[in-house]
Parts: sequence; C-alpha cells; structure tokens
Amino acid sequence: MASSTGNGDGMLRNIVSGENGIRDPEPDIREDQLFVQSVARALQVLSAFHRSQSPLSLTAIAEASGVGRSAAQRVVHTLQTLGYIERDEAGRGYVPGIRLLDHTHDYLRLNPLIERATPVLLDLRRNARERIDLSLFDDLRMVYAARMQSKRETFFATLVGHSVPTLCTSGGRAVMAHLPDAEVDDIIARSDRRPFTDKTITDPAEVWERVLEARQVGYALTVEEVLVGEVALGVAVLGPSGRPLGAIHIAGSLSEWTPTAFAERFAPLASEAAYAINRVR
Amino acid sequence: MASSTGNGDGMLRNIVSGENGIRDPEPDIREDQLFVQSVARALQVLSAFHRSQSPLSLTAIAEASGVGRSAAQRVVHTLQTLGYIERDEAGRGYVPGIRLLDHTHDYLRLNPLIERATPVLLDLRRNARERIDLSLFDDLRMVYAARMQSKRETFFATLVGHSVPTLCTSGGRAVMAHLPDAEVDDIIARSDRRPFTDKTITDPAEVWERVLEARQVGYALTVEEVLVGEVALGVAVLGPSGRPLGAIHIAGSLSEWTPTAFAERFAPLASEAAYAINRVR
DNA sequence: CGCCTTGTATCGACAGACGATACAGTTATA
DNA sequence: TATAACTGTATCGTCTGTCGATACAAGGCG
Repeated sequence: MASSTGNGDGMLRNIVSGENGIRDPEPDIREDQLFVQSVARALQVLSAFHRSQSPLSLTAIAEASGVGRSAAQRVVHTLQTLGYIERDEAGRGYVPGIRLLDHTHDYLRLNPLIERATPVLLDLRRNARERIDLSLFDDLRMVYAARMQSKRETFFATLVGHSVPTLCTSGGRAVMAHLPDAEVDDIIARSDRRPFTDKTITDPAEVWERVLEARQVGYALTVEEVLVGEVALGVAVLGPSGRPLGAIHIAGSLSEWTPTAFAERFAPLASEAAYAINRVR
Repeated sequence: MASSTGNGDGMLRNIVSGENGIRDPEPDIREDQLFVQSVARALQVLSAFHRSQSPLSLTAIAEASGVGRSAAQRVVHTLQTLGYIERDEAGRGYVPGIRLLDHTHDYLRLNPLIERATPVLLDLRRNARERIDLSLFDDLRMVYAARMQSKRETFFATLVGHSVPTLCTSGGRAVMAHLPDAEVDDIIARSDRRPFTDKTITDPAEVWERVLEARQVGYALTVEEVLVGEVALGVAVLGPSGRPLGAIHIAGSLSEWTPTAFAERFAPLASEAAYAINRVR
C-alpha cells in the first residue's frame, strides 16, 4: 500500500492538506539567555494544527507539538482563555481561535507591500478577469497574503496564509530570478522535491532553466505544476533595495487558454501592475 | 481643544485605525493554577500592534503591552527568532511576522463555517456583482473572515481580520435577531457607543427596533453607519443548534442604489445563500 | 458493564524568567 | 561639536512561576 510504481498518488503532495512539505520553523533553536522557552512552547502548541485536518484533542495536541501532556493542558487552557484556541462546535476537541485573526489583521495592515499592492491588484483583477494573488516571499515558500477570486475555486486554495514552495510556483520562480545565483542554488538545494502533480518541475537544472528564462522575459509561467488544469503567471514585486519581497500571480484555466496565449495576454498586464507597485516609493 | 460641539470629527471613530473601539481581550484574568502567565505575556506583546499604525520600537512594545522592558525584550527576541515578529524593512522597529499567517490559515481551514460558505459566497458574488463578506460573530464584534471585492475599495476595509462592532453593522444586527432577548440586551449594554459616522445608530432603543425588524424580514440593512456612502445588507448564518455563528454581507454604494432598491434586489439573493450554507449539515 | 479517552485539577521541586543594570550605536537637541 | 535621548543588545543572581506526576469526574464505546 505504501510505494507502488513510484509515480502513484502517494508520491504527490496533497495541496488541500495542511502538510505542505515545508519543514518546521524550529531547526536548531539556540538557548540564548534571551530566548524564552515558554513562549516557544505556546507557539508550538498552536502550531500543532498545521498538520491537522480536524479538531485536535488535548493529548493529540500534546504529541503533535512535542510537549508534555501537562504542559499542553495548561497552555491550551491559557490560549483558550485568551481566545486563541476554541472548542470545536461539536464540543469534541479544540480548534484555533478567532483572536488569531486580530494578528492577521495587524500583519496585513502593517505590511507596506500589501498596502501598496491592494489597489493595483484590484485594478488588475478588473482588467484581467482571472484570479489574482499576491504572495510573499518567505525563504522556501511563498505565502498567499491577498487573494482575489474571479471564478469558482477549490476551497483550500483560496485561503489567506496558504503557502506553496518557492521552487515550483510562478511567483517563486519570478522571485528567484531577482536573487543572486548563490541564493537560488541554496533555495533549490534546501527545497522539498516532492511533486504536486505529474508536471511539477523539481529537477535543479530544469528549475534553473526556468529561472533564467524568467530573468530574460521578466515573468515566470508554470503549467499544472501545483494544480492540474491551471496555468499561472508570476511577476516579482521588489522592495526599495531591489530585493524581491513577493510576487503577483495571475492564474487561469487550461480549458480556456493555451499557455502561450495566456502569457501573451497577461504578461504585459502583470508586469505593468508589478511596476506600479514597485514605483510607489 | 478636545470636545467642541460634540459632533465633530473627534467623536467619530476612525475605521482605518487599529483602534476599533473594542475593549481588550483581558478583562479580569484569574490566576489559575492552569493559567500560564508567560504565554499571556507573549500574546500581549504581539497584541501591542493592535493599536499601532506603524512599526513599534522595543520600548514602545513594552509600554503598549504593559510588560517590563526586559521581559518585552526577551519575548520579542524569541518571537523574532520564530518568525512571529520581523524587523521593519527600513530597520526601524518591529512589525508582526509572516508566520502569523500560518495560524490564520489553520484557523480558516479548520473553521467548518468558512468551508461551507466559501463556494456559496463565490456564487453569490458572481450573481450580485457587489462586495461580499463573511463575518464571524465574536461577542461585541463581527470579524471579517472572507472578503470578495468587486469594485474599488479602501485599503483597510478589505483585510481579513478586520472587525467592526456587532451593534452597528448589518451582519451584527442580523445575528442579534437570532439571539435571545437577554443576550441582545447584554450586547447592547456592553458595546462601545461611539459612532463611526453621523448616521451610526447606537441608541439602545433604536438598535432594538432594527433588530426586531430584522427578525421580521430575515435580514438587516444599514445605511452609512460605518462607511459614508455605503449601504449594507446582512443575513445571519446559523450553526447546527440554530445559534448564529456569523453573517453574510452584501455591500454597495449609495451612488448606485437607493437603500430600498438595494434591499429589494439583494435580500433574496443573500437569504438564499445563507439558507444554502445553513442547510449543508 | 467495565474500559478507555475525554477534560479538569492539585502540589512540591527546581528550571528558568524577571528586573536591574550596563554598553554600544544611532539620531536628535543644545 | 558636545551631549542628551534614543535605539537594540547582553549579563547575572534571586525567587517566581512552570513542570511532571498524579488523581478524578464525565462521557463514549464495545
């Protein structure tokens, strides 16, 4: 049941799952004088939900977060009191709490890129009539911060906070095109290579090819690398220093577009939008 | 220079500010055996940004969160290491970190209401061609969890996590219409009465009138109570037990609609959508 | 019906967080 | 230019507050 031919479903990553193939935030936490363990434990507990598709029981949280049962209990109690964790509707187990959205709001509000980008993206969506996303570059992954749907979408793919590997998304490749070679190598080397679909390109040489192409034309195009039937075009958005901070995506369906037609139609629009965002201070 | 005529700008709440008139989450935290102070401190530190419009310095965080400078320093250091706080682009001060969006994603993913509502809302937006929101009922406030823009919007009003008082929004009134009288009284009594605009209705009797009306017709309509020029229609979304969990909003501009025309056009659509969401188990 | 899992609660011991304090680097004021 | 007022960073000893162990009530399930 585990590995069959090697190209079966088991090898492909499931995009709807919380498991997005990105390693844990805590690689080798040094125990500084300044590093507060109890704070880290609290966030570990909250992070237990990253890998879950359903409400978690207390003991499930404990083992998922690698914290003792007692500690988990007390932390959960505290987080629940503060509204960061809630009981499930049905009363069976815990789910993340609504107070988390307050911090989401703070993050989005205080992110200058999002502020600059929002009006431009709304314009872009009106003109393009396809799905528009803004994703933020976070090392190995691109995190969606603003999503503007146009047609019917799968549920999970439309959520703020969803993240996909930098390696195999149009926006990620566009971002890599603006990074020094060494950093690109580094990202490719450290990235998870498991494919999402049969078309996902994860071979270092092939990825590099796409990155170089993106350097030439100013945008990156991916076809069915994350979602079957989807073509996506990404253009990087740069910070004042010229460093890429994220990317604009335009995504469409292969049932309506050929990849080349899609690129011809939307590359100018996306580039223009990215330019508008970069230009504003 | 403080209070002039009493109806000046100073009396109105600024919707773009982080200050949304909602009291702090911590009213009177009892120090249980089970309550972990250091966890609460960490979240207090993160909450310092709720009232800020710009990056905060270490000392600013300390005093905004009511935590000693030393403690704030260590907590910030930890949160930064974990990615929950970042340095500002310009290097002056701190802002919330991108890792917060991971928890946003978890919250949205694991919220069954959002899962059920998303496809319905996308349909609704396609049919209505106006802005569609899903807000979640959280005591005195309604928190926006999904936003589907259609036309140009002001930046801050479009963010996930934005919250507005239950008292004076269409969705909040629709929710109150499904609550027992005592709870409605309670909410009205505890709510902040500061108006957003000249048209904001905060008088208890008048609010009750609107709630009763919503009980009759099944929806609530607000005109310019939060944003000048905006008319909004809200319909409650119920949980399995019949308790209101949130609301669907449709919002339009008074430059295109009279309030009555807006209600006639969109009340059926919104009700139908809410019904579809309620129905699905 | 007893068994297993759920969440809740208490207590003593000692890990570890707290406040005080100090220092270096940068921006503002005299 | 001097100097004051900030920034962020770092160290240390005391004592606070968290940890693990342990126990118990309330459902759910065979």
